[in-house]
Amino acid sequence: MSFGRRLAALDLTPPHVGLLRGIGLSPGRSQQAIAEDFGMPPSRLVAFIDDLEYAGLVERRRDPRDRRAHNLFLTDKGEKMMAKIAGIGREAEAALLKPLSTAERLQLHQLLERLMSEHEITAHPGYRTMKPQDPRDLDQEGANRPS
Amino acid sequence: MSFGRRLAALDLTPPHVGLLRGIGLSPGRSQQAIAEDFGMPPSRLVAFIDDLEYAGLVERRRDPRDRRAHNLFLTDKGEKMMAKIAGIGREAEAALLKPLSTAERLQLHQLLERLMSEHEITAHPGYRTMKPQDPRDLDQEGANRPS
DNA sequence: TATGAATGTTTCAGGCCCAGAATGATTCTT
DNA sequence: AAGAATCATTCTGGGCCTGAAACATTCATA
Repeated sequence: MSFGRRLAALDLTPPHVGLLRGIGLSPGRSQQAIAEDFGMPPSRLVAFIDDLEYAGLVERRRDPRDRRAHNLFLTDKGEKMMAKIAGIGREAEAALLKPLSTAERLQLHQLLERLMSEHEITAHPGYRTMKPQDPRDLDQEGANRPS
Repeated sequence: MSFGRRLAALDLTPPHVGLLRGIGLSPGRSQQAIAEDFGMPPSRLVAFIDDLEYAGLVERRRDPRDRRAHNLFLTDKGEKMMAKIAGIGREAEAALLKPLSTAERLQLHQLLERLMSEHEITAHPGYRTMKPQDPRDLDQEGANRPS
């Protein structure tokens, strides 16, 4: 089963997962900062964070230094969800690459890496979690790739 | 420049182009048949065909045997547009694959072919022109949110 | 042939997603 | 202390989408 469908079974959309991951990778940032990272207007982020907070995955905390701002953190449940999603990503990737031998998988991976770096693409837009050129992004793609 | 951007410069979206191509490949079919091929409700097709007809690329002709039906054909302008789009596609592909050597391009192509055939995928959903056997390809969950 | 069911297309109503403007609370500047 | 700036949120309006009518035409059948 594809990554997308399995996310749907968890009542998550790709943008939700991207945000979840982004918050997990750099917790405590303001909504504005996260919105900027993801290239979406802050007003649009609100509804996503509402969803994630309602689902108990993310927590808004008032910044004690600037009480206008809300800093974002994963809850324990959110951390567990991320681990689960990473597993799902690995499974989906394995299913996708099943027809290829190990050597072929490596080949494919390297060819796509090359194209991505040459074209300065970091990840599928729907799953973008980081500002372009953040190196951490290139490592953990298993958890973060479209089916 | 990417394929999508160039299409936008022609006031076309990927679905429009997919339909244009589908009509060109099998002209004279009814809207219902085309809608079925593309996995969209007939009511949704109407607006797309309206656009293409208004742009002078496609023609509705009443079926003489069943005057309820509209059969779809490319106009001359539509044929020329398809040729132009094919050229754009080749250019975009060349730009994308520029970082790779000829041998590497062949490798990549073969690897992706293999994956597509193994998974019974025919084309990118946005550009789908033919009916997929398995609806799992679609992955268009629509609206779902964490609850 | 007449009449009601079925069919191809179109229009309509409602929902979701989205961007940008307006609002409210808080902080910064001077 | 007053006004400008800033962060989050709410509001407004538009685009896209689906499924339910509506309309014209054809089919089935008595």
